[in-house]
Amino acid sequence: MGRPGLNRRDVIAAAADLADELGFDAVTVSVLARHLGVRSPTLYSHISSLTDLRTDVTAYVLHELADATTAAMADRSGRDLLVAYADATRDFARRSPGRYDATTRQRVPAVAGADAPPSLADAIAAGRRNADLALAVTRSYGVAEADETYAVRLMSSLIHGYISLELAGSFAHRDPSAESTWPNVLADLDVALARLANVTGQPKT
Amino acid sequence: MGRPGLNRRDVIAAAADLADELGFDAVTVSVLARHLGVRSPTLYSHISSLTDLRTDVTAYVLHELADATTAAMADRSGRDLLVAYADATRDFARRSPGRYDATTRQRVPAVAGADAPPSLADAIAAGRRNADLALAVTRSYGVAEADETYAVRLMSSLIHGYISLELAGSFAHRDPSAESTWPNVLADLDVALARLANVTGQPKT
DNA sequence: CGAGTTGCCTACAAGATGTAGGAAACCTAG
DNA sequence: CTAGGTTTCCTACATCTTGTAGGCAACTCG
Repeated sequence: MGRPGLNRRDVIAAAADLADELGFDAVTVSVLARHLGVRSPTLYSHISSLTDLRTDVTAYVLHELADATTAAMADRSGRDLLVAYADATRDFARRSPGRYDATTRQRVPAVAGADAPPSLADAIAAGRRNADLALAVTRSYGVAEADETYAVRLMSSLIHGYISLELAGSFAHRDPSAESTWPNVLADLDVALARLANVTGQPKT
Repeated sequence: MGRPGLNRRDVIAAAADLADELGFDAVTVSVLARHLGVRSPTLYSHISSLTDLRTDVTAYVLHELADATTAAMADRSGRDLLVAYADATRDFARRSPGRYDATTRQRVPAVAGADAPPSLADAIAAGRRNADLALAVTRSYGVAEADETYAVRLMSSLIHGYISLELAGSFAHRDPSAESTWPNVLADLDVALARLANVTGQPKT
């Protein structure tokens, strides 16, 4: 069935690796082609444009993140679940900063337009997977349905904000280390979620 | 003293406006030149490179943000100070999303290397101004010196995270609106800071 | 072994950053 | 009013980028 060689998935995976190595902005057709040992036009057999490539990477990486977080969250609940979720997210970001950047730097709307490329639809689906994982954490705390959205926003904002500033280097060059204040973040988040659950809902387990 | 025309400040201010209009990534030499009605090489009399231009914009915008926040914080303390600080930051980001992006997308180390361009030194100084404003909020709460760094990180992470996700559209298409959950964020942040102040320090006012 | 499919290539158009060198406009001195 | 110096802006160019067009070569399947 034709000549073997690169396929679409190889190209996207290589692009994700390139993002970690040189930064998400460095993911360009020409740089990626050089890394793969082919000429630039070759890649256009597998992707449709640079914009599309980046959206592909975002979708691919969002799925990787959801996989990692899902694995870490297995068989946990309450505070353990929160810590597993948050640690898995932060570990992913620190191990793969370029991949993590891809999850935030690429605009992913909640709903795709009619003429949206398949890569965007996939990114949206992958984004939903991650959102559902965050929801699972707040559900485990027993946050009432009316407060769920806020609880997810609070948790996501704090975790993403901390990771984002840590990766940007904002916490370097000042004691204590970013590593050692992270447990405090989790503790405060635990308190806030528990409070939210007690205000309007009934605590679970 | 020579022919009048654009100066460095004009160019940087126009670049900041362009970032708000088209996004920080769209701030390029050629696009900026077209907007200013000159040819691309002209701009190289005022800036030294695209990278430098972007660092210039970051420094310029960080100063604008510090100015806005400082004005909003005048004659306030405690919870009022927190709300003024957080609202001013979020208002700035919503009114000028491209400018806000510039403050985060451009890597600004805490200390400049020996061969750092002047634009980077200025960005570092401007970054320090903003950090000092955050510190003023936690001081007003009476957070003990040992917990100051954590308090600033908690506050900055949550505020930046919320703004960042809101601007990315992560809070759209789901009720309640990003606008209406913001006060809850401020309330939870107030609780967390007050708790921090009571644990090891003495409350102020 | 033949045919179809597929991947990669060269060649090219359009536009980006950045450099070199020169022309035009302005301010200040005389 | 004129001459000199300064500064801005320009054209021309080298190099690299994205993206398109068309063709060649390699592999699979019948």
